[in-house]
Amino acid sequence: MGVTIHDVAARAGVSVATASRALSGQRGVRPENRSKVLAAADALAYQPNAVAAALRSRTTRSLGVVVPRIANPFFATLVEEVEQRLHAADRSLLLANSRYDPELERRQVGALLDRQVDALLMVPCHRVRSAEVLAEAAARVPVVQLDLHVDGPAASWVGVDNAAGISLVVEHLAALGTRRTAFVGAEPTDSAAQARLDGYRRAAPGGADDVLLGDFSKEWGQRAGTRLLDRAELPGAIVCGNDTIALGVLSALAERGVAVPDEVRVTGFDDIPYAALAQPPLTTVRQPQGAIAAEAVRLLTARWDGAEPVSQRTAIAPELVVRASA
Amino acid sequence: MGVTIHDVAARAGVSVATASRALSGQRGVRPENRSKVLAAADALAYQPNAVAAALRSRTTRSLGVVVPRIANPFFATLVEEVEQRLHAADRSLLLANSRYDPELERRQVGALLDRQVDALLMVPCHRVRSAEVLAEAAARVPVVQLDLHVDGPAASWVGVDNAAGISLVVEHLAALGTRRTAFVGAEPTDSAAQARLDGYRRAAPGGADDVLLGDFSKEWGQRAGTRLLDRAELPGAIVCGNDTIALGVLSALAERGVAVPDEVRVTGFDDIPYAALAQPPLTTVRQPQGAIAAEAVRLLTARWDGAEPVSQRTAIAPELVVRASA
DNA sequence: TCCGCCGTGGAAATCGGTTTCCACGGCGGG
DNA sequence: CCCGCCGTGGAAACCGATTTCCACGGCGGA
Repeated sequence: MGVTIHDVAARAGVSVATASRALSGQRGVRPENRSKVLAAADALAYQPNAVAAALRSRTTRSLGVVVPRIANPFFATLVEEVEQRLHAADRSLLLANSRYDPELERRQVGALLDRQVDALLMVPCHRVRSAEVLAEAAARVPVVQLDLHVDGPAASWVGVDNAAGISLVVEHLAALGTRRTAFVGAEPTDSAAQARLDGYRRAAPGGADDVLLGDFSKEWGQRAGTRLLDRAELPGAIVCGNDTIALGVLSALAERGVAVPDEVRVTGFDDIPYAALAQPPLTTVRQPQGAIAAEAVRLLTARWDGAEPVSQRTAIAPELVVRASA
Repeated sequence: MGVTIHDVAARAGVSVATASRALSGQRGVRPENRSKVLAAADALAYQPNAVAAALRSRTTRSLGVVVPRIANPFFATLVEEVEQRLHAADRSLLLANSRYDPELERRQVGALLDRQVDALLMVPCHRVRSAEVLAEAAARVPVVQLDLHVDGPAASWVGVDNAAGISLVVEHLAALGTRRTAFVGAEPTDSAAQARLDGYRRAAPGGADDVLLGDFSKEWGQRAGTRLLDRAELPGAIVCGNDTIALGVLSALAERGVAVPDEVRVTGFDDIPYAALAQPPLTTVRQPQGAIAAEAVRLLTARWDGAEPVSQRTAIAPELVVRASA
């Protein structure tokens, strides 16, 4: 609480400059003095004040992460993977939630920048309306977009190839002999919704007419599922924009006693932990969150180590996970 | 980037002291000067450096949160609720993950304290082994335990009355005419596992013999479910230690074609979002995460506002959510 | 032998705010 | 009329590190 580097230096019989150099492992300190400083720090139970270090060195060794919704297991897993790698690099993580509100997102980013984060990892919640704040932030610190990205080349991005993922699903369904498919997705206000919709329209065999758009929630999945059941003819498969929608669709189908996959096949996207527990277990597309987090952290680390700020987009190939639902 | 409070003061024609007072809304500044300062700050797009403010005022306006597993939707929701309330109070959240490892937890707490967090919100991952680091932290900053707590009165705690929750379940099952019940829980290394087990043993009508203990994972739920199926006689109901276990049990039952709730009833605990989507929808005990987060933040806010550090335990009453599985 | 370089370490400036301390002027009360 | 208090605002100390700048001594080369 009260023990500063001055106390350590005094006890070791050296100047604060030498103590600082010894504690931060810099060269230019005789081994004898170095060990005296370390011994003194140990004896006094010295705990460095990271705030003071941050002020002078203009580096907080902390990083801001902004996600639309922490409680979404997909983002939570992503945050966990990022946190693990940051902790290993002795950096801290400031977490903020945008609740899919660009205005709140702007305030959150502002608060993080005031706190002098060394970099920003951001899942921009809106394809268009997040662009401005993202560009402002990128002018001040390194920024990497995760999972979603804004239109235009504002900052680097690391995510999954959404269109390719949907293609995997559509091809798998075709190989099973599925005739007509429907797509239940989200309005393309974010880039993933857009890419998955585009991917479906390109890959589906002329079936681009049977498309229902809402949001990425289980409630929407339930409503959309009910709506499809009320039609004259059930499609052979329902391709969902993510797992949460798919779980909603499944629960609507179960309520009406429709057998999956016998009467209709259902697929998801993301492979959240609960996809495997659904009845029947959900066929879906796995997003390699570990790889995404690793690449994002790698990009930032490179920037800190002096690499020039190139803006690049890295799309990681997703993987089809075949389970009982299709 | 480069504009400091000195620039603002110079442009407004006042001293930095006056500028500081005006910007932080203190009294003792003539309205005329106050508006001159605010205008200057606006014109220069002044962005205060929170690190500098933190150093002098010995207050970072940030708070550390340590949870065992961010990706667990229960903790993720808790973190989200806390974050929302902190953001409203213009405070930031430093997030750390202990991965149920007391040693990692210790390092995480140390890193947060070095960063001078104003308080710590912690879900101690071990009933016994988390006690020491918790006490050390509590000696430096206000600490509130969330959801779980260590043995002994190290720090305040806010959570749910686990034993009462299990009682609700057992009574509900009894009212349905369930004869024999089994309990699938977790080894009591954390306080919730302990309290739920104790609660079950007290509430169950002599059926304390049919108890299987593992961990709070879906894999354990699946294994335990299979094990129960291999017995001579199926119990009338399976009371699970949390929803994740219950979902695992449900998937094991579904695989063997056992009808829920007709052949066996199943209950969970927590009411995670996926409990309602299970087939059949899961009867469970809802933990009011919003209320827990609100109370924890309220406790800390009171401490910051000068209340004396009383150590108290607040158990919030949980609510039974009856769905189709029981 | 003398000069310059290098390794080491100390004094002090610095980061950018907040807070303390004090001076000044106006006003009310004795 | 004089004294003291209060509201206001400036100068400077301060928070606790890092980093710059410089001094000193030893050593190798000319």
